[in-house]
Amino acid sequence: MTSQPEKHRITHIAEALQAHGHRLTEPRQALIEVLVGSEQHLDHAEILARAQQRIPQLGRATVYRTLELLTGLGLIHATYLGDGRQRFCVPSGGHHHHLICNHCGTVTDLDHCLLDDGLERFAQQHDFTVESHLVELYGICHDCQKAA
Amino acid sequence: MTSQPEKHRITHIAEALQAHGHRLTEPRQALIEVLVGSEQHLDHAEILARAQQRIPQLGRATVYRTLELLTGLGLIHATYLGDGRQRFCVPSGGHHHHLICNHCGTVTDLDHCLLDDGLERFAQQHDFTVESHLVELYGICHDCQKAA
DNA sequence: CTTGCTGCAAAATTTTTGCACGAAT
DNA sequence: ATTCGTGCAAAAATTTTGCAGCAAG
Repeated sequence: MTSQPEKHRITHIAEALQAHGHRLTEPRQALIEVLVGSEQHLDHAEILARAQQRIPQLGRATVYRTLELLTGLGLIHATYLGDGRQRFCVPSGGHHHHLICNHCGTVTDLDHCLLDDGLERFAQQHDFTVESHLVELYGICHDCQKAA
Repeated sequence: MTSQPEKHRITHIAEALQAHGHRLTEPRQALIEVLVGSEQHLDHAEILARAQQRIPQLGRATVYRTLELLTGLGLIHATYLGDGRQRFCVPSGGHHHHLICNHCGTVTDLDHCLLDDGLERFAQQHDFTVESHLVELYGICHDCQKAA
């Protein structure tokens, strides 16, 4: 029941936005807050709905435009959790890795990165600078294995 | 100038389809052939267009339905190459890993899996059976680094 | 002030659905 | 024979666009 740590990250993303020459507006603030404040991975519609709780007249188009902007700057990441729907999250802590159950659809977040070590070495071999990465593991979760 | 190896894989996917109790129809055959026969990662529209070269009257809906079916069975995989568009590929050889340049958009396929070793061990710790996985590395490619 | 950003509403695009016919098993 | 799968066309849902007014820097 606090918004202390969120405030901090809001500032972080917001500042990065401005650092790139973009304006920090009310709608953008709201959208960033929604993203930071959620433990879930939200899609366009969910993000819009939540942001409209603060700014009722906020338009769909703004959500699309802002999400594209933030994604392009690498300030947020898109993820794909098996339902073909694009979702977004703040890459805070660096864990945008998921275990996705093909059976029940449950998504478990991983706080440990499976690649970290091999990544840099690998990228250098390929002369490729990795700015971000996406790892999704699809399979059968603990509970569904028992159930079957 | 050969279709020998492709024929083999077509059979593989087709058989798996039937093994799951689904019918092997003309449209499905065509779609599988398109997927297997392409080195690219195609989206719905591209797959439709190519399949229609063989079956002109093939409908959009069938493409959506078949792609969903094959994906659900794990016979093909969805990938996300940075443009927010869902694409599909046959997981033959097991390399559905990509280097995606954030600057020019070029996609480079990796034939070596970055996870392989750690994967099984890791999954066991989490009591999760990995059926497939997706790894995408976003960054700046060789050429764009020079250009910049 | 000057631009960039926004909301609105329309347009374009994409995806889903219902249904009668045809085909695979 | 029986279902399952298909094409068609309409409907629904999603995403994009144009533009006048507002606001951030």
